[in-house]
Parts: sequence; structure tokens; C-alpha cells
Amino acid sequence: MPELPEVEGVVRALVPAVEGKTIMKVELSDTIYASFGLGKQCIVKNIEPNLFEEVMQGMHIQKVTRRSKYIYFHIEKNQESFLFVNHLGMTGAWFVVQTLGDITEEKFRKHVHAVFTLETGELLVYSDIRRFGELRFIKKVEEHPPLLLMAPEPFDSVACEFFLDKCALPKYQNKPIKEVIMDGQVISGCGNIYATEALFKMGIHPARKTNRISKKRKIELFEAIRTILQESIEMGGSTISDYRNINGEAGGMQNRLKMYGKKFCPQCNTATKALSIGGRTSVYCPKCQH
DNA sequence: CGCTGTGACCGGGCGC
DNA sequence: TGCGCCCGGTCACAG
Repeated sequence: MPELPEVEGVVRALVPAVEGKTIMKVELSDTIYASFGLGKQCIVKNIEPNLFEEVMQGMHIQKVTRRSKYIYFHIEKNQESFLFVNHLGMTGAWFVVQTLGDITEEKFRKHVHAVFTLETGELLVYSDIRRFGELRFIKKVEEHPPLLLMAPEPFDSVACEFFLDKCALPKYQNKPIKEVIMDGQVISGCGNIYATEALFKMGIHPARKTNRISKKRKIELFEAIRTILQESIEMGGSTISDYRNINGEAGGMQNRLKMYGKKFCPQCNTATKALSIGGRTSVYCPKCQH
């Protein structure tokens, strides 16, 4: 499951591999075409697959950046600039290879959905096992309102204050803190893994009502989230199931996780508990987290 | 109008 | 072996 640190790793790998190159050709999977025929929009959103292939042809990739868990390809053709936005969903992955056979893992090779042939002859490949990811071609972010509603980047100087302000709103006050910190409109890029870790580090029960945490502790919690996101970026992200970096390598952060997916608390050895908060499994230590 | 709750999208993996 | 169900990030849409 790619969260912010994993997406950051993908972007850092994509930058030197594709920036400055031109897309000569795009081929989308039969699955994408078939879904469109059935009135669905598998992976490619808000545009007909054949039109997507056509419009992406000849696009020059100027920059690749990350915004929350989204990857922005800043592209340009005939002096006109566009945005090609990707979310990896649960199982999306990018590869830059000479041939599709260079993708070593079969499960990724089996689920290739978009192949961009670059001017160098290399293939920029998007693979997505569960197809929860999305590829979106837009002129500017305003075209897709959810992108405008995202909280500031957690490393942005205003992010903590933004978080505190959101917590004070009636709609968030009475919610479990874990649900609030995982809300992309409150904090950007903090998914289940890092929310679980930060709450454990802080000794806060995931179901604790947001307004039952002092401002001081909220600030400390925000700092804990920011710190763990930073640590994970430096470790190359967490490889829990299907996340791979662009070279097909796993990250190293999963070995440092203390609570996510654990059966016993690493501090007191008590059996962990799990409950569902906001529809997501939330693991915690009943003795260390209150 | 704003907020809340729910469904939809998927296939790997696991339990029975 | 085989089947059915669970999981999850995000958004659309219903209520």
C-alpha cells in the first residue's frame, strides 16, 4: 500500500528516468478498453481510452512531482501544458524498462495497463494488480476538485496549524483521532500504516475522540507523524504487500514498524488488539495506548 | 446546503 | 482442491 513515503520514492526514481523525455506512443490494456465499453472507467478516468492514447502522444514530460499520494506528470505539447495525474491506489507501480520482460515479478507483468514508449525507446510502464489506481489527464488541477481539497503537504510550515484548525471543526471534534489524521483533507499522505505507528509512539488510543486530546498533544502527534513519514522516506518506504520502487525493489521501513501488523506490543509484550475505525483495521496496544 | 453513510471498484490471500 | 469472503484508498452519490 503506497502511502506518502512510498509515493515519494517512486517520484524520486521517476524524475531522472523520465523528465525531459517525450512520449512517442501509448498503449492501454484490453482490460481498460473492455471496462470502458461496459460503462466503467478502469484506471483511465474521464477520457476515452483511445483519446487518451492519442492526446498523450508527443507529450513532453517536463517535471514529475508528488502531491500527497498523487504523482503529477507536468507535460507539454505545442506550447500548451497539461497535468497527467496518477494515484497508485493499492497496488499501482511504475517501471522504466527496455522490454516488458524486464519486469521481474510475474504479478506485475501480468497486470500491465499502460505502456508509454519514450523517445529513447525505453518503456514507461504502469502496472496495477487490483486496478484501484488511476490515470487522469487534465488541463489543470481545478478540473478535478478533490485535488484542491487536499491538506497541505505535512512538511509545509502551515500544515500543523491547518491540522489544528480542522480538528476544531464540529465535524471532526467528535471523531476518533485515527479517522481524522487519516483524512486527506486534514493531513496529507498519512495512511493506515503511519497513522498506526504515530498513535503507538504517542501512546494514544486510535478510537480516542479528537477533542479529548489537548492542543499540546495534538501538536506532538503531528510532529510524530511528520517524523515517521520522513524516516520512512529515508528508508525507501514500507513494502507491505505489493509496493515496489521503480526498479522493482522493496523498501526497508517495514522492518522498523512497531505496531502495524503486530501481534504483540514491542514495549510490553501484551497481545495487541484490532478494531475497525472509519472502516479500516486499527491495531493498538491496549496497555500502552489510552 | 452541508454533512454522513454507503457502495463501488478489484484480485490476492486466507480460512474453512 | 476449491470456494467464498475479506481487505482497502478514494470518490460518487444517495439520504
